[in-house]
Amino acid sequence: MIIAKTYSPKEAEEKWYSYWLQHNFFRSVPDEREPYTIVIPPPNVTGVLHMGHMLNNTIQDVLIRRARMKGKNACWVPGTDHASIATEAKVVAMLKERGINKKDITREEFLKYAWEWKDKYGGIILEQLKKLGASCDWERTKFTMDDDMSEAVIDYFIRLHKQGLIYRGVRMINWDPQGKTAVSDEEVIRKEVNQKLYYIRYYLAGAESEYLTIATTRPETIMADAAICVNPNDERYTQLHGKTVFIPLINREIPVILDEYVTMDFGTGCLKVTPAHDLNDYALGQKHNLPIIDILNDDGTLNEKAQILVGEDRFAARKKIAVLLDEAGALAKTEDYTSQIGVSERTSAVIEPKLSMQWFCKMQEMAKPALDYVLDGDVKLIPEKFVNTYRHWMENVRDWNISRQLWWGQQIPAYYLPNGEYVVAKTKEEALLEAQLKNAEYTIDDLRQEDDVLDTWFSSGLWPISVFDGVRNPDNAEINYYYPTNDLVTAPEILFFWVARMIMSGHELRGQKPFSNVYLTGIVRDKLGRKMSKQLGNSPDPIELMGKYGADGVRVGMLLCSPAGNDLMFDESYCEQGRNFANKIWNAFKLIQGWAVDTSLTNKNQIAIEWFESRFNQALVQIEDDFKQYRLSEALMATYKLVWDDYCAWYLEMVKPAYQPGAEKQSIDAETYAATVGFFQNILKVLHPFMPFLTEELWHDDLFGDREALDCCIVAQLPSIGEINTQLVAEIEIIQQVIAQIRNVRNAKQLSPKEALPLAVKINSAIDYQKYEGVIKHLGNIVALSVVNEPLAGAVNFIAGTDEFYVALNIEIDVEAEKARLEKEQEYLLGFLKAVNAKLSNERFMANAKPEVVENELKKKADAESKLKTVEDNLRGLAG
RNA sequence: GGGAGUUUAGCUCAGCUGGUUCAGAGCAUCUGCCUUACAAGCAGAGGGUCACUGGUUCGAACCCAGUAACUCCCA
Repeated sequence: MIIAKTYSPKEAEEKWYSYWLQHNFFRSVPDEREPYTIVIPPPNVTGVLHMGHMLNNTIQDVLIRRARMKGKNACWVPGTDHASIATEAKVVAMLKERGINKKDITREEFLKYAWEWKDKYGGIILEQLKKLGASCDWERTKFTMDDDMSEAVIDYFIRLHKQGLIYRGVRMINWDPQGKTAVSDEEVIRKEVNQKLYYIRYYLAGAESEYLTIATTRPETIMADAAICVNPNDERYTQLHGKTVFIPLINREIPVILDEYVTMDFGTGCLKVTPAHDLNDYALGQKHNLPIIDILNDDGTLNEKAQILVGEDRFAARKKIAVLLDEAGALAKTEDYTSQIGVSERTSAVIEPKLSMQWFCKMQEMAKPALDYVLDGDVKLIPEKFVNTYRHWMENVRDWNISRQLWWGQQIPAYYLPNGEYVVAKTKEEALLEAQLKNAEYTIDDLRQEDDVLDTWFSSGLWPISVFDGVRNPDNAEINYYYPTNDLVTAPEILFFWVARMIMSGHELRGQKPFSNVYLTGIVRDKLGRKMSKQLGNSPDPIELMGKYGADGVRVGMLLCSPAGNDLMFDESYCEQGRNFANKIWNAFKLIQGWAVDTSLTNKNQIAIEWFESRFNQALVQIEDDFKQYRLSEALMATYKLVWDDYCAWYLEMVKPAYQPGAEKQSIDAETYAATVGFFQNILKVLHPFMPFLTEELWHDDLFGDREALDCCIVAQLPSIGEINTQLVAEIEIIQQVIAQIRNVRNAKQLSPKEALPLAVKINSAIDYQKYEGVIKHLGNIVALSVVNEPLAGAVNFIAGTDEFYVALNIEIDVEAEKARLEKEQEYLLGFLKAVNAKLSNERFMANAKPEVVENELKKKADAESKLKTVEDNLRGLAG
């Protein structure tokens, strides 16, 4: 029994979430049913819930709940990833607070602290998801560094290595001097920044007063210069061919080399070549056999090879060297210059190109089949526009740097031998056996395992397989049942980082796609279009939001503004709308609760009941179709309108008993009552995926009788689509117009809704208005409905469909105003008819248009003529 | 520099394969209502040169070309 005037979500949310857990409704084990599987995009173990997670997980929960209610064996696997760089940074910070320096402890000690940190803070985000109502199978919760998950990663590494898909090599990589690790190309964010272009003089050897000028944004790297390069076709510099110059300040002599690579009209046309600190210069250096002089330490400070400014940070050095150059007369000028630099996604440090020995995964061979899955439509990207982006990336993919100079992660299973060679094996013991094939003398102490760990994406790339233990045990019952999974819901930003790599690993390990549909959500922005971020402070706290509007309200709010693949401009007012909707449903429920069956009454609401049933089925068709196309916000809106407009505003008003003073409950006939309660229960089912808590709460009210413990909305089966009486729906639409018009008349004439009015109709259509008399009288407060054959003079009139209606009032009609209104209507109809007739008399239209289009035009013509006649009759009536 | 996308009411968005009285929805706004479920509400109403310019077509928000603005991805 419910009495509260408004719905208060908090209590219901706690109650029903634990009830669901207690009764194992989220649990999935393989059985005879068709599986429906989603693996969660594992959030960072360091993460706390933000609006992006809210959106993403709301969508997943809607999908999984709906699948469950369609009788599928629904399995949503939750978990987190170990986020090597972010977590390691957090742990280092924690140690620092305790006065411990990472350098002073061993790898094992560090990992102990890291696990301690993970155990303490790692589960926060998953707990937060429960507040949202996420119906994950929590018994399946995985972490990418669980023992079994790590073993899968190692197995996969070994497998790829064996196939020659993983190699070790010196490459120019993206170095994060703050995280002190390499990061992949995908983890570098390009940013436009205002810099300065420094023009620096290099004096020629043997001609002390002659110099050339180069332009650079990085003067602090001149000490690493290996050459100056000019374009051989540049006539300005022919005298420099074969010469050498001195690097300013340190006076090291370097050659002038020739290469067409240099753009003659950029800067001065003289390019300083610094192979150790620039990707292009590196290539040039290789070509011209230049030495590589690396003047930077791992933390971005200058080392002794720089000779000057040793120990200074690169940016401090830049400022200082500009002064030194100026003092030495080597700085010709500086200019403002905008260019793009790369910053680390994880630490925001400016990326330093650095030559380094790293592990790489060959992408070309793996990319080809992964591209085909998408191009063939085997894996569908939603919305489709991302196929192009995906293709572009996959066709231009570069090898993936998979090693990270960190401790938190899976340590690469490569073992170095004293002679510099290495073997790859699962354990040190196995590695020794491998090593002994090369040289029988080796002992276990000769082996030294690679220090680096694998990129986190290397392990999350296995996620849909490894959560079902499909890497280690490729033929186990779980993987065979749940894989390939059905839908993946994620952000477009990680289409390559993650989605592509899952497709690659799925193909590699199982010869199968990992999922059938990838639903790509947009970025949650504030209403000014700015991305939500901690720095801006423009992101609401999801937990607070749910406290304010209820989890259901927030879920609805998120979905209302989330077209697939487009960014969404989030505003709290959407949550408010969601909360209001919840309240509306609550109150509709309260209304029905106030009714009591009186068996002596007969059912006078058959029309209303049949009509709503048809509308309900129409809505089901619509909703089903929207879901098929992953248009979740449209499906929600169709549901919203079904409930608010059709059920509450029309149906309940049609059948609602008149207030019976003194009665505790309002009497209603048994048939109407049963139908109304039945409709409500069906509505709860349709609403459940969107608003799980409210619907479960109402589901268990006595209104629906006694429920068994397992009879819950969460596992109720969605209603199947029944018959639709389209004629009835169409006719009620006219009736709704009639009622709106009557209300309009009241509004315009300032009449009270309590004053009953007489209504006359002149029927031109085939509608049997007797049938709807009850509805019209009830909703329009009409005292009598009469049928007339002639316009009723002196009455207010309107048209609904093609039929004419007259409301006789005891007040004077403003003839002039009425005349003006009718003339306007007449003018419009004449214009309309003209357009229709123009089409119909156009030979080419008649020849080319499809028959149904022509037929439609004929109907439009007939309707318009009929209306026009009515208007003209009324005009004559006014005149007479 | 290359690629993709977006532009429809004050806001957020639908509008499929060109053809209804096609210019829509929700929110917001305005007017009138504390009408025994709900003011977190009810009843009504107003609001748009479909970014711009051309073209194709009997017919264009929709197709084509160009222009502009914004967004994203890649270099």
